[in-house]
Amino acid sequence: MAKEEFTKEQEQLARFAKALGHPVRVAILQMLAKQICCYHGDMSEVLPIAKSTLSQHLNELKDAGLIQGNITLPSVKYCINMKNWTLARTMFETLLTEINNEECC
Amino acid sequence: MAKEEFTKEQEQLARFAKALGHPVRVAILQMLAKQICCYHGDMSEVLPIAKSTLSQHLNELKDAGLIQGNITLPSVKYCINMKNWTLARTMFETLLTEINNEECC
DNA sequence: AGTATCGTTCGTATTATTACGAATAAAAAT
DNA sequence: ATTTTTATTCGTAATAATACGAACGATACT
Repeated sequence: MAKEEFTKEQEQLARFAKALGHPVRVAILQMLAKQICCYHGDMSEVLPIAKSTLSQHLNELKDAGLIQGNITLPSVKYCINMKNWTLARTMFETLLTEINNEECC
Repeated sequence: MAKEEFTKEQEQLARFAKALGHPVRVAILQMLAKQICCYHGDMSEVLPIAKSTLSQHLNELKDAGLIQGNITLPSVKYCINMKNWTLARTMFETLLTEINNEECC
């Protein structure tokens, strides 16, 4: 059996995808992308989870590089990280459009 | 605190994303999309995981609707599920392009 | 100083994911 | 009929993800 490791691109795409892999995080990103709101408190009022759980999800999105946060007292403001958002768009598009249309199965 | 549940679209997108959320599954989908190979055995020779683990990952992709499999003895042949693949492309594109470009944070 | 507000971190419980090898199943080849 | 090939399922272990409330820290308000 062979065993080549994964490419950086595969790892990066999987990382982005994993961050998108929960409904609450999809909802957060939709809100931020549409800029309906940016504040933790506002999101907390809309989403069906505890504040502490929201913090966790926001952290995962931040760790994946998809969002960034700033303290704007008395609240905390989040927004999309444009650079990585664009990168993610490109990478998903690349995977999902590079498809051979011939029937196989 | 409010508590609306998630939409079907958010659930569906998260499900697709979760399926893409592991490097080995990204690698599998790339192979299938490019049709470099479709057979379990061939993938097994390239990927750095045990055959049983590969089966698990293939099952997750199948459950998420992104691939389909057929027995073509003596092997098993997998390929992209075009309908859902296209749906996934549309959904990711929708999320990732519906973005307000104004600076926020 | 004391109190309220806002988020994060901590501690913890539950469930899900990932991985492997052994055992199994199903058909083909000998 | 036995063996080989191919892939899945089973059993199991280790780790990660998800969720909550309590405790904490930082700032603003009284």
